[in-house]
Amino acid sequence: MTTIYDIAKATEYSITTVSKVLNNYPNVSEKAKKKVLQAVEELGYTPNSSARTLATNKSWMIGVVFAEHLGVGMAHPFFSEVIESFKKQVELYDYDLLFVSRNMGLQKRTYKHLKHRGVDGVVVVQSLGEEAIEYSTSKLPTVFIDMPIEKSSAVYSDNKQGGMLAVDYLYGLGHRKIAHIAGRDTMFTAVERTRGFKLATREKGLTIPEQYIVDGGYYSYEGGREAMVRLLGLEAPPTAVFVAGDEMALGAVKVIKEAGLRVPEDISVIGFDDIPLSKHVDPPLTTIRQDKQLIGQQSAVLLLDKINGLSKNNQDKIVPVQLIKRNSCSAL
Amino acid sequence: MTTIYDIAKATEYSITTVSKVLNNYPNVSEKAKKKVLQAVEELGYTPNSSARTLATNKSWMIGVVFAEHLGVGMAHPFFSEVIESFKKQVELYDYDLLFVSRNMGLQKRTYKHLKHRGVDGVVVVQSLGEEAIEYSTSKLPTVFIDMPIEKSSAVYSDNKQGGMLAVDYLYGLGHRKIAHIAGRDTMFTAVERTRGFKLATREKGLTIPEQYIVDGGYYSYEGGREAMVRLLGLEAPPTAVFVAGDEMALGAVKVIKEAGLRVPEDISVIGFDDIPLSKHVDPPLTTIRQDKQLIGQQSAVLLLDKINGLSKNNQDKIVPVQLIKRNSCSAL
DNA sequence: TTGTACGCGTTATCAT
DNA sequence: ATGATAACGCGTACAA
Repeated sequence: MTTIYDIAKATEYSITTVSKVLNNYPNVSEKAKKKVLQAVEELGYTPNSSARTLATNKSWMIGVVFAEHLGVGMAHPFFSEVIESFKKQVELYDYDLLFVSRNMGLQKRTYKHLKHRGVDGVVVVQSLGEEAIEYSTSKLPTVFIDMPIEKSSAVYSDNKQGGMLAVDYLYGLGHRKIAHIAGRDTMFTAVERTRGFKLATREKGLTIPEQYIVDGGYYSYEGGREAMVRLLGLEAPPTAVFVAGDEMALGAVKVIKEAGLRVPEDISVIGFDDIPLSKHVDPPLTTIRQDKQLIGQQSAVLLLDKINGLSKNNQDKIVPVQLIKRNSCSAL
Repeated sequence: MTTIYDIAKATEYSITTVSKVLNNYPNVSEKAKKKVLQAVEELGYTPNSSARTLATNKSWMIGVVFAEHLGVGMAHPFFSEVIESFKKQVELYDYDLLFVSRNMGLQKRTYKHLKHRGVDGVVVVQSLGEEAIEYSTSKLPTVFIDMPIEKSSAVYSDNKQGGMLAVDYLYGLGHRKIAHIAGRDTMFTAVERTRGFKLATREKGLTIPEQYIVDGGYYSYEGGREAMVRLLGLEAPPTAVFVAGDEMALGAVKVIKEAGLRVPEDISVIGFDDIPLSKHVDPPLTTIRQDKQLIGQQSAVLLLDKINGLSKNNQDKIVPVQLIKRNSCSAL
C-alpha cells in the first residue's frame, strides 16, 4: 500500500506538506502542490479512511438501522424508497451508508455496534421501536423515520390527516358504512391513521360500530386478508373500507373478489402508502400517498444539521400526504 | 471516549492483557479476564473499529456497488431482494455493508473510493457494467451479480435456460406465433434470455420473423409498453409473447388490454423475474422465477471464500430458474 | 501469565 | 512555506 510517506519520499517534501496539499490547506506553494498531485497520480495513492477517521474522529459514514420485523428487510417497498432518497441527499455531502449487521440477538448491541463503527449519525427506519430509547439517550445524532421519539428528531407522514382524507373522500362518495382495517396499535403510524379515521367519522356524524375497526397486524397482505374476512362475515358489512396500508389493502381486495363481490361496485377500498404496485393492480388502487422522496430527503437534512451542530434542539418534520384517486372507490 | 488504556488503568493490568481478553486470546488468567470484562461493562467501553482496522488491515466491511442506471437504486424490486439475502449471509460472519456514494461523476472513482474505505470485498449488483474491468484488474475480492466478468467471480441465473423454458411452455400450449420483447443487448442477461428464446424456437422448428423480436430497453414498464405497441402493429401479431422482465411484461399486458384484447385469451404473456408484484396483478403473471434468495446467498459465499483466501481461482455460479405458472398464458 | 514498545496512516500543533 | 513530532486507539512481536 502506498502512503503519504511514499509521496513525501518521491516528492522530497515532508508528510506535512503532502497532507496539506491533499486537504487543500492554504499555505502551500503551487510548485509543491503540483509535484505532490503528480506523485499521487503516478503512484496510485489512495488515502486510508481508517487512519483519517482515527485522527479526526469523523468517519463520513451514516449508520442505517433498518426495519427487521417484517422479514423483508431492505426489500421493503416503502422503506427502500425512503432510504434511497435519503442516500441521494447525503451523497451530496460525501457520506456513505453503513448497514450494520444485527444478528447479535440482543438489540442492545446494535447501538453499541454503531458506536464501535464510529458513524457520524444514525437513521432509524422502522415503524416499531423497542430499542428507540437507547438512541435518544445516547450522544449519537439520530433521526427516526416513521415514529416520533422523545428527545430525538423524527420525520413521518401526516398519518392522521391521511386517515381523515380517506374518510372524507369515501363520505363524499356517499358511503356511510365505512370500515377500517388498522395496523397493529404498537405502531405510531397505525395509531395515527386510526385516529384520523375516528376523528373524521365523528366529524361527519357517523357512528361506526366497533366491529368495523379491525386489526390487520403489521401491514401485511395476509393480515389484510384475515381482517377482510372478518369484515365480510359481519351481519351488515361495510360498503367501503379504509385500509391502513397498500399491501394490506391488496389482501383485502383479493378476499372481496374471492367472495364473489366486486371492487369498487360492491365495496370501495382505499389504501395507504402508494407503493409502486398499487397503480398496476386491478382495479388500480385509490390510496393515500406518502411522499417517500421528501421523507428521505428531509430526514437527511435533519440529520446532517444535527451532525454539523446546526440544530441543537430536536424537531419533528411532518410530511403532507396526498389522496391519489384511482379506481378502487366509487360512488354509492 | 473510553479506550483500552482506561480499562488497563482501572484494572491495573497492561493494555496487552486487556487487548488479549477482548480478543479471546488463550494466555490470560481467569482472574484477569473477569476483572477486565467487568471494567469494560462499568466504563461502557466500546472498541474503536477504525483503530482496529488500521492495525489489522481488516475492516469487516463489504462494499456494495448498486445498480444506478435504472434510477430507482436500492428500491429495485429484484436487486433489493438479492442484496437482502446477501446481507443475511454475510451477517453470519459479522460483516457490515457499506453502500458507497457515487456522486463523484467519473465511475473511475467509485473503485478508488472502495479502496479508500478499505473494504474487505466488493459485491457489484448491476446488469450493466462499464467499469467492470477496473474491479477485475484490482486486488479487491469482488463478486458480480447478474453479469460474468473475465477474471472475476459472478453469480447469475440460468438466463438462457429461462428463455427456453418460456418458449417450451408456450409451444406446449399450442402457440406457434411467439414473439419476444427483449432487454437491451448491452446487458448480459438480456442477451442470454434472447439466446434461449432463439435456441428453443429453432429446436421446435419454428421460424420467427425478425419483427417478432423487439428491443424493450432496460426492463422498464415503459419499454414494455412501447415494444408491445410495435408488436400489435404488425400485420400478423403473435399469439404469445415472452417478455424478458416482469415490469416490462406488465407494460405489455397493459397495452394489450388498452387495445381491447384480453390476456391470456387473445395473447399469452410470460415474464421473467417473478417480482413480488407479479402474483398480484390481473391476470397473475406467469413468469420465469429467479431465485433471488439463492443468488444473494451464493454470491456471499463466493465472496467470503475469496476474502478468506479459500478459493484462489474465480468461478461463476449459475443459479437455476423455474417456471411459475399463473394465469397470463392459455392454450391456443 | 503479563508488560514494553513499536507500527498502522493520518491529522494537527508548534517550530523554523 | 515547510518540517519534526506527537497524538488517535489498537494489535502484536518480543522480552520478562
